[in-house]
Amino acid sequence: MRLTQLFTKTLRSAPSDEQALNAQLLIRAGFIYKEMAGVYAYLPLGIKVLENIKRIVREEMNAVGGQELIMTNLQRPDLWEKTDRWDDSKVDVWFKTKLQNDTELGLAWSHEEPITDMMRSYISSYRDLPANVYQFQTKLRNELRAKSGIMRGREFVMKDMYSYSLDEKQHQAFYDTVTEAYLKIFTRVGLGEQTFVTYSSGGAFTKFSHEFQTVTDAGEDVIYLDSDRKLAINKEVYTDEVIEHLGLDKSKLKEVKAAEVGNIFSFGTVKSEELDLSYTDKTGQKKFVVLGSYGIGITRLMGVIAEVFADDKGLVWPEAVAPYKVHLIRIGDKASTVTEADKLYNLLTEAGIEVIYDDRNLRVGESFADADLLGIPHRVVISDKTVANAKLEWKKRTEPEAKTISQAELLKILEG
RNA sequence: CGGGGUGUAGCGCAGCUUGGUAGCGCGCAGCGUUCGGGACGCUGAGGUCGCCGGUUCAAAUCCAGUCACCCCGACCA
Repeated sequence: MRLTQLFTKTLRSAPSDEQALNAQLLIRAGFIYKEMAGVYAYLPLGIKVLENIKRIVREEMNAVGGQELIMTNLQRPDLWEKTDRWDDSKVDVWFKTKLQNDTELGLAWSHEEPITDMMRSYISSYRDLPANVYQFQTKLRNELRAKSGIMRGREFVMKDMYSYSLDEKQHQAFYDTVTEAYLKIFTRVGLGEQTFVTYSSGGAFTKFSHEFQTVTDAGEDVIYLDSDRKLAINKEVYTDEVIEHLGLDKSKLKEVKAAEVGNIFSFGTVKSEELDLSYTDKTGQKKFVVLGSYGIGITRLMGVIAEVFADDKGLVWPEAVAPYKVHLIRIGDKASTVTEADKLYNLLTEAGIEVIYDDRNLRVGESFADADLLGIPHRVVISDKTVANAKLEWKKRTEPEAKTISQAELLKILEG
């Protein structure tokens, strides 16, 4: 992508109505646009990050046997009445609307009920289990107060997976597999070092649920972390009893702020009983399906990555999620320089390397500042100088100094 | 939902106390000089001062209401 073609622009200062670092930087760099409090549009650069995150999540979900689908955002009240979650006093984040004939509808804040109800059409025998389904879906939640930029909006994208198992044993095995898959995902997006499995409240169904918490001051949660065991306890359930139950040493637990990037739940058979999702086992007996639910906030994850890695100059994307791999800057507009820069842009692009090409012919300071702000992993400069000695200049976003190297060396670095 | 704060040009802000018909920086358009870390000069375009009502000869400025936004708290199976 040539910057002369990209319709978004960078802003020198952040809009005054944003305090959250992730939103400030993402807006300044042109990744997102704020429509209203807690509601953001995702622009070309932002979509590329989201798609990269989704690709990784999708690969790992598929790897554990997840099957992708897309539910609808319009929901029937009767399903939620069955589980007593339609009433605003029970779930206070509902957006509700009506059809023209006055039929009430809910706008999806979650999909457990509809998806589980749908599965009744496909699950009737033990032969149909297990079944694990997931989607990337927009959730709408009427939060009392939106905050923290894209880390907590009223509209956000979530990957939610639901597992339907024969029994507790099959469920637990899958649950453990997903735990591992989640850790892999967070490692792949670059957050492996600061993301921890965290024991949290389990709701009405089980003693605990498991959260995946990324340590960052931008987070809204407080967790007690044992770095050696890579385990943490959410403040919600932080008691001596729980510490003992988990075999942790209270003196080694450190209180830190963290952002919840994933959450997995066991529902047992409670929900399948409420919604009547059952199957016939080998002996002809009716059994209820064992449920699990597994979420990752995709847009929140993008915000957390932005927060965790940003420096005073701007965003710093890990390579796996960066919108582009290379930020090519052309300095000077001599014909030979333009030719060389264009050639490199085409060469890299044709090699399947994603390049954003600053062909705007600005003063260097501005181009460099924008490159720092956008946070693309590799910065490459072609200038009159580099062309004269048949080299180019390469710098990683995370390193302070540029190096003069040959094109062959650059290709090796980018492909290696 | 409780508390605090803010709405003036695309963005960041001043002006408001003490009413007199809107200004600065950046950005944008044109010309020229510059050109390896956000250059400079000249010219120009751009504003329902959030909205509604009131007071007044006169309201960005005072009063009342309302909407939006931000922060803290509560909330977040």
